[in-house]
Amino acid sequence: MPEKPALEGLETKWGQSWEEQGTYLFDRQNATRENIFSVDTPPPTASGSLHIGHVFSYTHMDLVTRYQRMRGKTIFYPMGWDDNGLPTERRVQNYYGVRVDPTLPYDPAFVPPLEGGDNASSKAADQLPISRRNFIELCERLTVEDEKQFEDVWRTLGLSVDWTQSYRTIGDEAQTAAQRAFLRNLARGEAYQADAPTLWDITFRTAVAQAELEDKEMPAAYHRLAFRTVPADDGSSTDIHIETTRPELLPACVALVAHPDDERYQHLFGTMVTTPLFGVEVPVVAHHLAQKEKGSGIAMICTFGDVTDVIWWRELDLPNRTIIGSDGRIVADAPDVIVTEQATAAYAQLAGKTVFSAKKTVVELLQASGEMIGDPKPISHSVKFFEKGDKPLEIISTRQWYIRNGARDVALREKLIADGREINFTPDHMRTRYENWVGGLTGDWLISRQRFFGVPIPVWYELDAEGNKGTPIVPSEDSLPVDPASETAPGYDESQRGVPGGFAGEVDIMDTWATSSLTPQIAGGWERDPELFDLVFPYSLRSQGQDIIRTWLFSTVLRSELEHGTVPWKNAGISGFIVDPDRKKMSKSKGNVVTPAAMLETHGSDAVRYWAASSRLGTDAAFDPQNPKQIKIGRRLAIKVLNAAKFVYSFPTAEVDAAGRTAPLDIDLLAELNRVVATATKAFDEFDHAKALEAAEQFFWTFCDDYLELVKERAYGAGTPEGQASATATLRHAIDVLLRLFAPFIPFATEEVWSWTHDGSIHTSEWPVVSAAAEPTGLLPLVSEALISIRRAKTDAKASQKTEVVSATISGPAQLQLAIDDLQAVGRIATVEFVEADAVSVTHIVLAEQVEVQ
RNA sequence: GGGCGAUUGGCGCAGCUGGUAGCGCGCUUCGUUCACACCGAAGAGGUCAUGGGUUCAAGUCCCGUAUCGCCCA
Repeated sequence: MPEKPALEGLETKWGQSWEEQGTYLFDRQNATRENIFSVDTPPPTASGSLHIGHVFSYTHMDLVTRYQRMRGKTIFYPMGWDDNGLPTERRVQNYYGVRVDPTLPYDPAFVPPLEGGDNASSKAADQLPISRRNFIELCERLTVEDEKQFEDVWRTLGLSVDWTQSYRTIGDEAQTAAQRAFLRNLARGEAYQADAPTLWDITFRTAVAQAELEDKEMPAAYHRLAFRTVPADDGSSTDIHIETTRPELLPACVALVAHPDDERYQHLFGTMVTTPLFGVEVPVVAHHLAQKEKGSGIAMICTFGDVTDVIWWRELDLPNRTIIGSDGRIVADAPDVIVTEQATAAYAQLAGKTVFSAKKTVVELLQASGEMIGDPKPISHSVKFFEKGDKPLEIISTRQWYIRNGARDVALREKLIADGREINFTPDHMRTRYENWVGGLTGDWLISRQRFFGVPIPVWYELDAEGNKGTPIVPSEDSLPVDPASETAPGYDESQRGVPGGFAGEVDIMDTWATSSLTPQIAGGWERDPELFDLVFPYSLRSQGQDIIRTWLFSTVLRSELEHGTVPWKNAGISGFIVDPDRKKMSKSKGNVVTPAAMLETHGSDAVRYWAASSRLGTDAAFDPQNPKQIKIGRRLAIKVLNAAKFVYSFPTAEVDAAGRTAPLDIDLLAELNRVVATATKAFDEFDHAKALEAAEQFFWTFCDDYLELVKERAYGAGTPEGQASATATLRHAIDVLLRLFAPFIPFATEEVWSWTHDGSIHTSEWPVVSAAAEPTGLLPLVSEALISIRRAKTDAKASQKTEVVSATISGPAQLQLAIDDLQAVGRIATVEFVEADAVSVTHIVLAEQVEVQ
């Protein structure tokens, strides 16, 4: 036992010990379906940086896991890294100063131009074009390094993860699982390929899914354009004015639309009008989504200006005249309806231009032709962005892969809702977010991405005599993982690649979520280790932040439903997020982010864990880096635990069983503690770690401030040997219980203290059990009340608490007499007179200095 | 515009199935080194956002309003 115990260095000391002892290893030999507690952990984005919100949420899942371990459960607690996907590509581009050019050949001797660059604004022009394979190798190299750093932070934080169970979403096993699941989706008709209007990020040149959208308020302007009705028999025609924020899409106009009830346009429905500038005849149609009060109440439908255009196009069966290419520029070939000399000339001026400059040109042309009325009218409206992009999304027509998600399938949607109700959400209202998301889906899940670092979509295509792609060719499951871009399609020769009559490999990869939606399968050895999978799946717990309910939680439920027809987990614990002192979400751009590593270093892991633990699931936590109050309180608690335990363990004690604990106060203390154990146990069973902590903590301070002081003298041997034995045995029993109640929260301090008097780790010791017999008698609170009176008298007299008291009268219920000796000892009262009364009071206190206080 | 959540002493939070408010920090005063100065003791401080309703009784249940936050349009 150290002379002066301290928190410093405990993380390293015990981190090493746990690693050497294998304290947190999955004990497969003894695992059964009944005694297992399996945790599905979110793989953090390896290329990102860990922030305080991660610490918060990962601590939450560790708390309940540690509790379950002590309850005797066999713990399956793996950790993964999400390293595939766009964030990694971006980081690699900046770090090494490179970018992919898929046409370049692989260079085995390649050395990147930069190492450790962090130039966030690095332009494509400054980046060295390299082959896809070289790029992927750099991705691999950097993520491995990043993951090492992440693991260090998690180990320091004290996550009780079995590090032999870790996985990477770009790893072979993850790729195999993702491709296998995809192939099965394909075989069952749940995955399909379709030509469709697709949300497209022009910066990254990739399709984007609904779950990755973000609305942003952007300035725009209404441009009032004049369409002209097709001349009647008498040659008369009138102008129809529409307002649009996207005049550059005029060549892609396919119709005008107004609300069916709008009297102003009734007479026009079914007639034709001609577009300004391009002279294309388009119909006037009616649809309920047209807003009467917006602009002039009649709008132009283009392919495609926004998602409403897509709906109109689909529901009204309109032609497709897409003019924006995958690079965000106006395509060279005009839609075939643009035929007049004037029209083709106008279009020629737009071709190749960005949306921004095309808009400018169209406006100039319209102003010149007199078909634009007045000046543009500035407005602000919300525009869809890719969450990681900084240019508005365009909608272009492309061929993409989708997985059915219930958006167009009522039966599946209802099944997914039912799955959500089968999962026990904590807090319960987080289920609503899931249901809202499922109910609000507008299309199937787009999973193909036109990127490089990810799991390849495992198909090839037959090429017909003209070289057009035909039926997909799929690999057998035992050949996975495959890369169709470099491996030959089964049944073909590599020389047939790209040749008419031969085959073509799919070059698209899957969205990251298409892999991470399978974390239960990846970590659990699905189809790789069926015995293991059968043990761990469905998992006991999914723990995650509320921000990824629509992505990770939803997609995991979906994949599990499609593949296994069951929910992936029994419980879902959802953590809130971190807000700064002004109640604003913490974010990098605000510069109010503190790195977890620095925080752990400064305050100690137990202190930081305490902070996270004191917030319930689902509740946002305030955090002020300048004044981290909760962390300081946690640190204080951990230090107090060290000291209190040291004190208690310093008393020699023979092994005294319950029979030796004879003093009524001691028995009552343990009865009160018994109740605390019951509270904490129930709270943990309900995933309410904050309540468990509060119960233990509250009792612990009473234990230290009152009970410990009351029995100190007796423990030193001031009374009878029986009294002493009872006190020391009770102290030791109580601290043993308290330490275990605290173990999930402050694993380092409790392990340190435990090691002084116990063999084995506290974290694999048994969670305290509630004994049925003990019921508190109320003695302890009575004694505490009397103690406060005595202390108050001394405080009021400005005297030390150690001041001797010549005499005092203690009044109270008869029961109080049972502990009168302890009271007398702690108060240092020479002579006590006891008077039976309803209420507790201490009177006629005569202090040794002859100061009398009422 | 729709949904969800929050609103309790200066600050951060508890208050379960309704019975006249608790904790921690901070603050004030005092004490102290034989477990702990990253200490101890005592104390001050709240008409529980607001307007109605149910009830013998409402932070606690119901309806409305306001403010804040998040999600989705």
